[in-house]
Amino acid sequence: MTNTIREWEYHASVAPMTRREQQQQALRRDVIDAALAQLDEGGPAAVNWRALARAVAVSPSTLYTYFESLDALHTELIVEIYGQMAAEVARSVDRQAPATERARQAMAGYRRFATRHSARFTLVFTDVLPGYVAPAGGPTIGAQATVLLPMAEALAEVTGEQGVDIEAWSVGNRARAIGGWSQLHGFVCLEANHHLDWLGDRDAVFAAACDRILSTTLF
Amino acid sequence: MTNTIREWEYHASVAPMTRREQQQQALRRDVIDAALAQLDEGGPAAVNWRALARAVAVSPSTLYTYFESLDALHTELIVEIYGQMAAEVARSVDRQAPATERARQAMAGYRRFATRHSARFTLVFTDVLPGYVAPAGGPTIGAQATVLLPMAEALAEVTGEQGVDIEAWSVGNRARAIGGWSQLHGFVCLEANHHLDWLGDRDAVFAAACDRILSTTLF
DNA sequence: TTCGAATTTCGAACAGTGTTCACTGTACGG
DNA sequence: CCGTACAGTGAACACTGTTCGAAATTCGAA
Repeated sequence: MTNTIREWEYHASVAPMTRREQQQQALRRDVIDAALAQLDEGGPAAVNWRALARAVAVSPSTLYTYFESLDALHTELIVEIYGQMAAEVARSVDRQAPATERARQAMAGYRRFATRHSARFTLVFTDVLPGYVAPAGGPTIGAQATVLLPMAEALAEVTGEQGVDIEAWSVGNRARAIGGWSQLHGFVCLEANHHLDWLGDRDAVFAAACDRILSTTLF
Repeated sequence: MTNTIREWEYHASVAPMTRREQQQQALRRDVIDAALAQLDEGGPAAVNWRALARAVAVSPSTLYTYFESLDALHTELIVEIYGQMAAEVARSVDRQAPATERARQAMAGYRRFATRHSARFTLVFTDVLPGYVAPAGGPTIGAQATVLLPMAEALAEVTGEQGVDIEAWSVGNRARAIGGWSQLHGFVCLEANHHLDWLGDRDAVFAAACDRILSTTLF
């Protein structure tokens, strides 16, 4: 860890990186990608230190140069996944559409991500790691808020609340927000964990649930 | 494994067990209790074969006489926990009360179990074990239905559906049932996984959610 | 370019895991 | 009472996360 300020850092504002740092960052990405692959394949408990080392062709002990521990890697994974999910949700909404329609699109995106990447969804939303607690004030909290942002915006537009920070809303509107989110989350959880496999017309039931959510929390 | 039919089995219908079988069953219970303790302490991934063996003062290999594998034990755990949860829900409802009140009590029981035993709740409702899938037609399916029984009864009473098998209901009533369940489940999931810790008035928000559930699915 | 220091990498080791297997000792049934 | 069936065992195997000392490599300054 060097504290010397390299001269070109004053001019190049975008990429203050030596060759080594670039390679390091590339390897970090490779590790995270491999971890996502392990996650998709075998579930949260299958994310495996030694297998990750093999995947990036490096000794297990070397990996400790890049990540402090398996738990630290888990935290980074959670942030990464929240980002992916937020992107999926944001990509699903048409910013030109009216609030109701945007909310519906956002919910569809939420569901799509959960069903397509159920292991990732499970990792970020349920406590599966023994003794793991999200670091208070850590990065995972804000990352989660990003997922809900489009829905919060739609709701704020309808209710007239200023800003998008739910905690700052009125008690009634906050309860409405939580209510809508938990309705959506409940269906999606059950579906992602295969508790609704026996349902033939899941799409129709989800659409009905969305209608109910919209009519009970947006109006 | 002996196939000979013991004579007294014809007469004693309740306890066809030798001393040995009794001891075996007792040890099985001890193991399951120890597993529940491990689960409560360290989450689903912490249920540990060798520690279980230590807890019941037996060699790890001996445990294989009683359970086929760790996965088999997991399955038994899931059934056991569904039973506990169903008992908690059933115990919460006053059979004399009207349907609406019974539904409210059942939902409170559902929530109470989830918050008081979040690790058990997580184990049964989310896929945390790599590659584990509930054996189709296995015991876990029916066990889950038992948890929902009081709510299904209340809903059946209101809608006039015959019987309690949701799959046999009309499309509309089935969608209502799923909708109500997922609303309840969503709030409870978020709460059990500490995503609502920032909410000061969780009880009030839950009560409001219950009101909404009752008004949108029971009437 | 060369030298010294810092840092990255590695292999070996430790304690732990689930599971298998050949081997006991014991308790039961005929 | 004896033979057998079976519960119980410890050692072993292939894993896991993590630590540590030594070797190798890279980097910055002279």
